[in-house]
Amino acid sequence: MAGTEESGRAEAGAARIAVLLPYPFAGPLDYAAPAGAPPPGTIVAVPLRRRSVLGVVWDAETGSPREGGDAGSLRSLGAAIDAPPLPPDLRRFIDWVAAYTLSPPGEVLAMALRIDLRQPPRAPRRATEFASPDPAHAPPRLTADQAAAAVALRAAVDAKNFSVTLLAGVTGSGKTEVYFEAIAACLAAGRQALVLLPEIALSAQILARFAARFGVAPAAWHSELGPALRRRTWRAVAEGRARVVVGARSALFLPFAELGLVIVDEEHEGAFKQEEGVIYHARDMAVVRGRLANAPVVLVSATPSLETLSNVAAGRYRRLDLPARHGGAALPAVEMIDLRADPPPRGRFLAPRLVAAIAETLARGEQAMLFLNRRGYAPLTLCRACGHRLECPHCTAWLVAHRARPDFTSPHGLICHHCGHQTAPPQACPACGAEGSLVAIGPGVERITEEAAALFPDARRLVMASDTLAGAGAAMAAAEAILERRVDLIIGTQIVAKGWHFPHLTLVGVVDADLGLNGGDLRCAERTFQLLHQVAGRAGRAGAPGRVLLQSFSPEHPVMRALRAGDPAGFLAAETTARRAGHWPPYGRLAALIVSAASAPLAEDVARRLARAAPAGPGITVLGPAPAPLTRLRGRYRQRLLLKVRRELALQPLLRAWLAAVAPPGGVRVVVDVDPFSFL
DNA sequence: AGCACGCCGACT
DNA sequence: GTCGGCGTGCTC
Repeated sequence: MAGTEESGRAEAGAARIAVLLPYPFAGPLDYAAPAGAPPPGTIVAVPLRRRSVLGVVWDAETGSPREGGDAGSLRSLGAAIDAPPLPPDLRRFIDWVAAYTLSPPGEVLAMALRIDLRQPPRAPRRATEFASPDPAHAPPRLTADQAAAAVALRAAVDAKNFSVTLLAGVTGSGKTEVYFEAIAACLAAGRQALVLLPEIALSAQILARFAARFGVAPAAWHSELGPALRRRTWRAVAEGRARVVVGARSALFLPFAELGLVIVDEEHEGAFKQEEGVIYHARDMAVVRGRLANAPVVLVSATPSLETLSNVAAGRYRRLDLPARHGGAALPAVEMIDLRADPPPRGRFLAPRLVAAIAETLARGEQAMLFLNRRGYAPLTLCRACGHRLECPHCTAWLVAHRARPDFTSPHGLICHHCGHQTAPPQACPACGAEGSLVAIGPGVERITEEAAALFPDARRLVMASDTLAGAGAAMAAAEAILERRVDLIIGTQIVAKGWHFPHLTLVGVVDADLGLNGGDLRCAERTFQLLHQVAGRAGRAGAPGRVLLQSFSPEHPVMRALRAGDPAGFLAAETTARRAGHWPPYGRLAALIVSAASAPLAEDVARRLARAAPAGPGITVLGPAPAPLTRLRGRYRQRLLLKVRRELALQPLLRAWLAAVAPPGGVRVVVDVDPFSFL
């Protein structure tokens, strides 16, 4: 009976304590604390069935008392863990994110506890670990515009209260140096700073620039950290020893002891949207984190999102502009290549004018870049005999042909970019049995590389795509090779669009500028504009003027016109008008429901039931159900509904009531995506 | 998340 | 006749 006694019921009169466990339960569980209640935030071991698990003592008001039970029927709290408690602002943030995204709070807590807390702190610590960055190490020489913006940001930091500032400025205008000054002010004030980046591939350059400015590298936080470094970093952040953290979106959930500044670099980036598990937008949540920590937030972008611009227009955010390119470099000239009038030769994808421009650039000893936002060799494999298209067996998607991927046993293969399914290319058409009839249709970066190799055999080529550059180390090595001029021609997917600094790159060719305009979703024009503007910004930085050539079948499209004219404002004004008229974000609120099931009729049935129970009223619109753009994904059939409400209405109460009214049968999942970014 | 309980196929 | 598949359900 010893076992029952150990995890046994508490004596009557013991305190009732709410403990949040890092699992997707509906809320905190209640335990009895017979020997004095540990304060909220304490990390404790608690019995759960016949296991012992770790949880966090939660604030009483958020826990719902268990029905009918008194403290005597509860199990007893275990021992507190030797770890710093979760700070109150982080606990409030976890509750806020859970309520906003309609996620179980424990699932949000799990993001804050992604370390092995049972491992005791390792002693002795290396002395150099998490050394304090020195704000006076190497102060930059700033232009007048930069200095003015830096003064404003320093003032926001020194005010020690919540504010949001948009730091806008074209590529090369020196935004990073300016927000580094905000970090310097934060360090001088004795508080911690967080810098969020959309992806880790970008962090290498920022870490190096940070080290040059502050004497030491900041702490890094991303999914590739090993368990030991992860644990040490978490503790160092909690104990205030790590003063600056540069990280991916999950760094938002670190237990900062005294957060004094949050910076979101490339705030318009879609990569800030987490699409699985707890579905949240890290830029929006960063603003909430700053508000709850009473810390200023700085959003940084050359092409700010419409959401952020509308918050500036409404007076909710302040705006700082850096108008000029640093060092006097001119913005690149953007030219269109009309593919209808000036097509590439048959079977090729680079128009003669683009080929000529590359040849001239290489002849001058400068670097050129070809941008195509599509991995692999060809997006479609087609049977010439019967027209059959090779599709993924699990998804509504074509299989993408890849060649020479290192992880293939054979050099050629077909991959589904949505579920990862791989097969060897069939010898005969699976539909009609014709031999040798399968042909690759359309280009991917690998095919462009092949074409470039034939046209410029002497040029040293580098392919930059997420599958050829695994991890931050490979991206850093690639960036170094480019900086050191060991590369002449870069061929890349959107990974090359990010904040790289390539001073010898003077020509950017966009192979298919229209790609991304046909998605049919809310943000496709905005996203295409931001992406192409960003890519164009890679050309011409230090002294040498840049040139950008966009290959397009619709050069008169507003996005192309805005890019050619260098007129973001005009494009944004038109986009804003359309969004406002339709009450689309940011002038309305959206939530998507994705119903998925193993069979199409089952998903359709639940989607129809949801439609019948849909909320109604003034300012409320429900669209759908309709098959999701990717109707079948990983073997599951998917239907979508979209709830659109006026901005002044809150989505969450409507969603909660809606979901409560429809109980999906077993095997059917209903996922809620508040503020959907992509519509797949 | 884990770890139980619960109803339908191939085995000592 | 049992061992075991992982589908649903609960954990204070």
